[in-house]
Amino acid sequence: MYKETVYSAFNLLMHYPAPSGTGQHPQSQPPLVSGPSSQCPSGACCLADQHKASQPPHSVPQLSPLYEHFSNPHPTQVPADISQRQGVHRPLQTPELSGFYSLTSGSVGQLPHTVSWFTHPSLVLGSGVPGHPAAIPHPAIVPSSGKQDLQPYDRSLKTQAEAKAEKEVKKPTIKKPLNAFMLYMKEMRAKVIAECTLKESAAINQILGRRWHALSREEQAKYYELARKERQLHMQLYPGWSARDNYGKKKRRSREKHQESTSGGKRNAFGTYPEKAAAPAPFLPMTVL
DNA sequence: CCCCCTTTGAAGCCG
DNA sequence: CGGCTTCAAAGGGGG
Repeated sequence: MYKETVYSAFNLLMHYPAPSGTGQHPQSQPPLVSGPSSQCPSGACCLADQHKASQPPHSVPQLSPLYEHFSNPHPTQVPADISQRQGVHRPLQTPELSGFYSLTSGSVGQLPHTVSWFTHPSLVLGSGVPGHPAAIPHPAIVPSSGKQDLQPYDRSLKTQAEAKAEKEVKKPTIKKPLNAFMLYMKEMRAKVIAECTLKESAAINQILGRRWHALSREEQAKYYELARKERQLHMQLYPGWSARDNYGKKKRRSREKHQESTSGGKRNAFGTYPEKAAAPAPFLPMTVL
């Protein structure tokens, strides 16, 4: 079943231009299967994709429901004590962030996002903080009991390790800020699902990957800019946080598999553009700004 | 229950 | 410094 959907997704992908330059993962592509897709018999996805590709990619108009869910309509509605609740510093109102906060209804280029520390999609506070029953969940913090973390402990077999586990559970995990592509995925996922009637994320992500490559530099630049602000916001929210905090918490993938899908010099330095997206007005790293 | 899959990009790790 | 690895999201599939 999974393969079938991937295959059908692949059929859709065949209507898309291959990513320019690196980033191709030949072995990750399922074998070409001919015939109509059971998931998208009408070829709506393909048509939609072609339509999209033939048009100036523009107006990423809609937030995904999920993103919208996190969106804060007005920055001033952010509770002043949220940082206290979470033991973090309130973000500074730097000129950069001031501009950022002003993006509530508009735009980093038409993008309706508000990626604020309140709305930050990677900030998910699992439950209210004691003493703040009405605490608004903060989207970057999750209880470390997520699937990537520890097993729920068993009271009947409470060992030292489990006690430790319990401790860990109570300690929220601050997630990585989303990169440009992740932001793009979040926004476009629902649209692709609607068009293609696919639901499996692996297949959807393949389509989104192709669409990403089909975007114009300007279009991608919006997301790079958003991502840059996300990172900056994250840095200000969690000054001491490092990605290493979450390093090694997930089970490792098989090395072979991973190398198949990640090899190939497509790395991108902080604040720079990879490949095709390398050109638009440079968004200098915040350390430079 | 929880990992796998799949994508790109950022960042950590290691030789 | 360069190459490799991990983790961000998502949700169906499968062990």
